[in-house]
Amino acid sequence: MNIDEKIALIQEVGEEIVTEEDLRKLFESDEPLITYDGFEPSGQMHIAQGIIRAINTNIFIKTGFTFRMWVADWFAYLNNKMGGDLKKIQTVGKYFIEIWRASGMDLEHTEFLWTSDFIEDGEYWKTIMRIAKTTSLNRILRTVEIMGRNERETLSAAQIIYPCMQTADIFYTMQARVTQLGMDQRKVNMLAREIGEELGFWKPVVVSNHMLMGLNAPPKDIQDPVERAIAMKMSKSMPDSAIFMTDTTKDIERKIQKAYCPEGEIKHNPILEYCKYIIFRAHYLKGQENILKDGFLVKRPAKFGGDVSYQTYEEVEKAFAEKTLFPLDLKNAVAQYIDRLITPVRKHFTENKEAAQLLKQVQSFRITR
RNA sequence: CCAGGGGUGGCGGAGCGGCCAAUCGCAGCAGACUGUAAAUCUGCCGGGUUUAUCCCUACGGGAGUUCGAAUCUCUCCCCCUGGACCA
Repeated sequence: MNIDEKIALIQEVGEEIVTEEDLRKLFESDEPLITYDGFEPSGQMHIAQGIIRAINTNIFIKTGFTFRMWVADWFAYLNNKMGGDLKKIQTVGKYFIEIWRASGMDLEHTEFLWTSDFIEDGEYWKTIMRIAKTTSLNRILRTVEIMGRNERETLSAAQIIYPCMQTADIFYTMQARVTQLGMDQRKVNMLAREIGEELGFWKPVVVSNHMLMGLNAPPKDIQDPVERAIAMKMSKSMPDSAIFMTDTTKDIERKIQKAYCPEGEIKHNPILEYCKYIIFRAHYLKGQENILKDGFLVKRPAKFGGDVSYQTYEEVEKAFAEKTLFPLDLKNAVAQYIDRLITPVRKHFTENKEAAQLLKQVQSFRITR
């Protein structure tokens, strides 16, 4: 695979790449190809965190990267997830890893690292403090959206430490030359680009992936594009806006059935989004290589035109825009494909005893925002 | 620590001694309308039930005043704004 092909693949991951030139230089250099994503273990895992993460991870690995997954247990603690109970958070962390294991993520080239293994590392804290010293308080305050918070709500002092830690991770714990997180995390990554070299590190390439929409109707009253995307994203605090990795077939059908999906509307349409970002990229998952071997199949009653299949996402989108593909028919197909992608996960959590035990524990925890 | 302002149902936010299980908005649920959803309209929306002018639990915690308190008093806790202290 040559560099152009690698970049093309990474373009499939990144809704935004800052910058492509830097990425090319990285491929040309002998710097270690390490990228990372971090996650706060909290509550259940939805398909944006599960399937999309696995797909993007696998794509990066294809281009020669090692993917580091930062199990950010102490971050979840700072951000008061799971009631601030570190034990529970760690249980959820293990549970998350089990989900990815079952979902087709390439674990051979993925490393899971836990914040708790670094929390007593003095060098880590030195890095955090150096970052804190180089950055103004207001600059940190502007990054609070990375924690799913806004500047209006009352923050704890811990939430000042958090972004500094996250920046330190890029350079110290993860050693990441590329950061591969969601669009909602871009502000910290940009901060890292700004101060990295000044602190004697490097300027990481920021590959930000698209935030998958929730199933509900999008809000009409938010102008700012980033705020809007965050408001629209799949959210655990609204369980019916998200499909979880362990949902039953019935749950999936019900949620998709009630999802927002105006006929002919290709913008801000969650069902189409799931086609584009999940189903048409699912072949990157281990065990799902042949998912669209016969195209994307939509079954429908004869009186509505009978079964059809589409080879590319563009064909689906075009048919939908022209209203030759009706929302309900699309929904049924999407539900079926997503169910298929989740089946191995469900299976893992029923057949594997330890995994089943983890699931049971996680379900017993009360979720706090 | 001081001064002032607050803490009400999932959220926002009224009420300020009885007519308060608590106006209203959002969210949620159900139905009508659509071959999906949304929008719109209707009903429900603390819990229970024999669905009722019934019971229980509730307005940050506790104690009290009163025939009666979300509403008054005391006390404790927490939050916000400002100040004082450290300097």
